Amino acid sequence: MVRMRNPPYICALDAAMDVIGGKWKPLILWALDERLRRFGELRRSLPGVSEKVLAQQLRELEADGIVRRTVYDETPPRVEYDLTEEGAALYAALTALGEWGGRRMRQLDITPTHGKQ
Amino acid sequence: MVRMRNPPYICALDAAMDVIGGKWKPLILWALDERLRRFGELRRSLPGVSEKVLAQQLRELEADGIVRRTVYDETPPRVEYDLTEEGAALYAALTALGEWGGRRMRQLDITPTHGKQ
DNA sequence: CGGCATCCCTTTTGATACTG
DNA sequence: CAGTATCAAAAGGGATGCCG
Repeated sequence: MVRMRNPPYICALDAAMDVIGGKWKPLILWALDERLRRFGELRRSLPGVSEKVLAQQLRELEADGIVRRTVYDETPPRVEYDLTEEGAALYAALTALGEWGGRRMRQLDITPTHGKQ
Repeated sequence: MVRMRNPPYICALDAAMDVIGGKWKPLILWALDERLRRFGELRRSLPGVSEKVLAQQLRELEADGIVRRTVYDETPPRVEYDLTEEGAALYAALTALGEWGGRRMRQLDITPTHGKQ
């Protein structure tokens, strides 16, 4: 869904959707809000995502100032990801939406593949 | 972005994104939250959307119980769309996200193509 | 380990023309 | 007016292989 990358936006909501509109982006925020994670750990926490797509969406989120990427010059390499202040604020703004989704799931009587919610 | 249509969902946020994850869906909600609209009026309020895509996304939102479609058997035909209770609740859950987007737009110094915000 | 590059397929979105 | 049908383009996504 990320299709325009930047303006013009019809409204403010449009601008926000542009930032979180990748298939895995909301889930990346959800995982990183819990704690800082390394690439492989993040990948394992998102069942089904491919390396390429995860790396790509992380780079876009980094470019948008949502995620911070820290590289440690070691062998084997270590790269850590966490949310910036902007990212934490964005995730907070998604809370209400998550609650709506939770109510909907209970109505439809389905359960998440991950615990926690 | 609407790619699975229903479960499995990794988390509640995932379920919500599945419902609003069409390119124009958040904007449709935004337009219908203002007031009930006819198809043509809705189309004019969403600059750039094609008839086909608008009709398609409206049908999906209707199937998901977000939008209500009312047909009047007249000539010329008249079809009106508005939000269901579920839809109104969903839009309310998007408020915080819209505010985040508004702050971001001000930081990036860009303005919406539509007034109002 | 944490990538990037390449190739390929599917889904989504779009332009246009046509209909009740 | 409010769509549907058809055709076409693009974006998103995935599999694999290579590299420091």
